[in-house]
Amino acid sequence: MRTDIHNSEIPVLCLACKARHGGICGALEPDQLLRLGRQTGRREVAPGTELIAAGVQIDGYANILSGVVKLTKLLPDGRQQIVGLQFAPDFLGRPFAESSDVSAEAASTVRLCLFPRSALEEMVRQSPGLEHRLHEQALRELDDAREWMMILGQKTAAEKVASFLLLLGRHVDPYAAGFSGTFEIPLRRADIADFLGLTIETVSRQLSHLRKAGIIMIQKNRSVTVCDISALELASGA
Amino acid sequence: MRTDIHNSEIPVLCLACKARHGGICGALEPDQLLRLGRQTGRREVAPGTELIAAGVQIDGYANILSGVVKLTKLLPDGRQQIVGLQFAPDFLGRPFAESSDVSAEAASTVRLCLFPRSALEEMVRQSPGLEHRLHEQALRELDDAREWMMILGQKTAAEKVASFLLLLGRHVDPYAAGFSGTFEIPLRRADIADFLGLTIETVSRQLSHLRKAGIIMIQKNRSVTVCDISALELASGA
DNA sequence: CGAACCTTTGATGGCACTCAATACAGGTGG
DNA sequence: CCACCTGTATTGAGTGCCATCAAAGGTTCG
Repeated sequence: MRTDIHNSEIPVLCLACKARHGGICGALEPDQLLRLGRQTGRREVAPGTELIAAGVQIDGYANILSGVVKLTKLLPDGRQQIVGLQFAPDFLGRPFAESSDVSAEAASTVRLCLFPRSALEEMVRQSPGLEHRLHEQALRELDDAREWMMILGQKTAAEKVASFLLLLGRHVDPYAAGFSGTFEIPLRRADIADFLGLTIETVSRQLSHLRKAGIIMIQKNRSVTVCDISALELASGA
Repeated sequence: MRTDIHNSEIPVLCLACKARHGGICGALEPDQLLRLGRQTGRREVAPGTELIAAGVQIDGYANILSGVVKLTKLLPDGRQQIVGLQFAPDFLGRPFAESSDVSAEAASTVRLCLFPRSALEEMVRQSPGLEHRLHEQALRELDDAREWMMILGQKTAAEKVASFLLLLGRHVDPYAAGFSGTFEIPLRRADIADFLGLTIETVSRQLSHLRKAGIIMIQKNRSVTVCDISALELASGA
């Protein structure tokens, strides 16, 4: 448990930051945080804003303070696949490469803490703990990506949609007590379709099936309540 | 470029090791390598040997010296997805976790350099360069996994098989001059199917299509020659 | 209230899966 | 060396799931 006795040395903006403890900044000492703080900038962007373009020179990174970011890959003919979702306090960007091969786009309103590439590289050189945090996140993302490969490659449309809801539900409130079972889906149907390798019509149909079966309730297209979580798990095929 | 003046201090087995420079051991100083060398053991395993079991306590890691390892995930009803392929000199194992959520199996005859979990953890604490190498590999695997998510989610059977051949061809001889275009597929049809989210029949049909179109030639089921690489790229959809 | 966007629902068709049979390769023992 | 056998791959016929095409219903803005 950090005591933060020297709070006066920590940038004001960092004091209440979600990335401050859960994110990568938790690996930094107060004086490093202070120096990094001088180079950071906060920004709030609207849904749909492109945050990282695939194949373009990387000049900076960011921490996600709130909102949801989708990582996408695009085929020449326009087909799209969502290959990752990131939430606060995740680190956003591809370290140690000239460019990313995925694009990043704000799925909801997103607040970011931006910092230049050189700042990250300097911090990594000075603080092995920082690279360890980045490494841990990369390994978590790798675990997630492989879980999704299983879903994409083997599961039926019904199982995919059920798995997606479970995935989201878990992320919203990971094993917390008093979980109401209600949460907002931070994606449109088109995004869910791109995420699961389905069409929007199929996604809609499967959600309707789950609703008619009494397993979930849907309010205003975005808000979902899971009524029967064990039935949902059964439907997810895992 | 390493000069290796003090070769006498380096374990004999490491001198000609593929993982020695390309793999993680390249980040170690001679004295660290010497200490690690005392705790390592070499092993050669037959195709089909399980190297890592999902959900089981991790007690050691390994470097792949030769051969191909497939990483798999299994659904309760038996459906299987291959979520990664690893080649020499890759590091094998999931650092910083109690257990892996993927299984690893030798796809071909595989030679390994094994070392206990404690040895890796000690080395990581002592040598930040080692964690950096592990981090780089994790990021590469993440890039690969996301590329496969695109293939699994969006591509047709024909595109999947063409993409798979390109992937293998690139890995066998990455942009080397004098690439003959012939290589061995280190997987059975069943593995290719599990990798691409198809059935063995569909894989076989698509390979036959490519063969009849004059784009590839197949010898003895395992050896493939790419006759028209641009046609193959076209067929891969990317 | 109206317009743009998003979502749902229905009808139809195609791609890949399933089931089934045949062909082939590698290894073993007669 | 050949017969046999097991595991593996190919090819064919039929079915089903999901994509496509089309239209109507909701939601969220200005």
